[in-house]
Amino acid sequence: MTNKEKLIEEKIEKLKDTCHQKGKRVTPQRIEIYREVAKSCEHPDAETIYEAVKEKMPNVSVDTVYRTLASLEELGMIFRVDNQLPKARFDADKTPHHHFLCTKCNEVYDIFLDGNDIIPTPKNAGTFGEIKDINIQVRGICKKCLAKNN
Amino acid sequence: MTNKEKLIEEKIEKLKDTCHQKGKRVTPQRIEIYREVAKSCEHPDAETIYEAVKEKMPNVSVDTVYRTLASLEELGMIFRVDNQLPKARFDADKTPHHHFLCTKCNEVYDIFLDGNDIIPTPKNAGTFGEIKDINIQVRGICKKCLAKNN
DNA sequence: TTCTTAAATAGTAATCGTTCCTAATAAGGA
DNA sequence: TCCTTATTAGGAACGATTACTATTTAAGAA
Repeated sequence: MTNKEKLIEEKIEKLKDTCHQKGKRVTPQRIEIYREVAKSCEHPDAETIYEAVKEKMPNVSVDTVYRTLASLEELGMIFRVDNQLPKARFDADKTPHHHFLCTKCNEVYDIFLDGNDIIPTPKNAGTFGEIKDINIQVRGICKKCLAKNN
Repeated sequence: MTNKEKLIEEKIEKLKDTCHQKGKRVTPQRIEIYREVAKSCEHPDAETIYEAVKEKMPNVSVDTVYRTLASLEELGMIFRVDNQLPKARFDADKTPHHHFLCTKCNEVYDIFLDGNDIIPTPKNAGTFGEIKDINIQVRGICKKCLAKNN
């Protein structure tokens, strides 16, 4: 078992704990759908997750995928990546980080900030209400797309 | 004519110039749809704009609103506000600013940063490609909603 | 001004991501 | 093991947006 696989199994254990704590049932669908999000580095959309889960569970329904993604979000296990596209995209990495969105190919890259590159909360942001989270999106053309356009 | 109205008329002149420059026609629909976005402080969605424009142009079609909003975006006159809701929302204020999104009522508040509160570009963001713009979203519960929940 | 032509529009149908509905299934406590 | 109720599969429905097509019209040329 690779290190990455080990990390995913740990995350699944965490999901089970969270389910137990919050009185949600641990179902194979929940596990597999979460596994797919946790496994992927590409911030997949619901359809991609559905296709992947169907490999293992051919009878899984689209509805279950959407419902489960919503409940995983409620459980705090995944979140939606902000974007302007019609499809919602998901991320199981709860480590604080931001995103680079390519406006050409719509790929999403993670931006992790090191200690001395911390994004300050805008001073006046607190005047609007109670802050839950801050999210930075950098939009642009990714290197892969820049290379193609030569 | 109030000061605000004057500013809107200036913006409309700018739109006309931009249309001429880019070989796009100046149509009454384009003007009115842009006027509605420019007039509003509430980052309206397409439906809201459609309803407002219909007051003056009863025959305007939904398709025209969507198509025009897309072309205004292409012309650089408006942009879409990132959000996780099913409806796209628009902003005609191109002054650099960020947003506070209330997760309860979905209202969008503008965050303008003063000189000594500048958000630095994440150091490693440039490693992903060519940056077009940086966008900060603060999510939380706005004061109005906090007041209601007593 | 009138003519010409392609861009833009109105009205409507279609699309697509997502959610709802309902009967059947199964997780987890007694 | 049985019971209760959350969860599921399958399919229908929904809502935001886009596509289609005949018609109109902006704007440059004559």
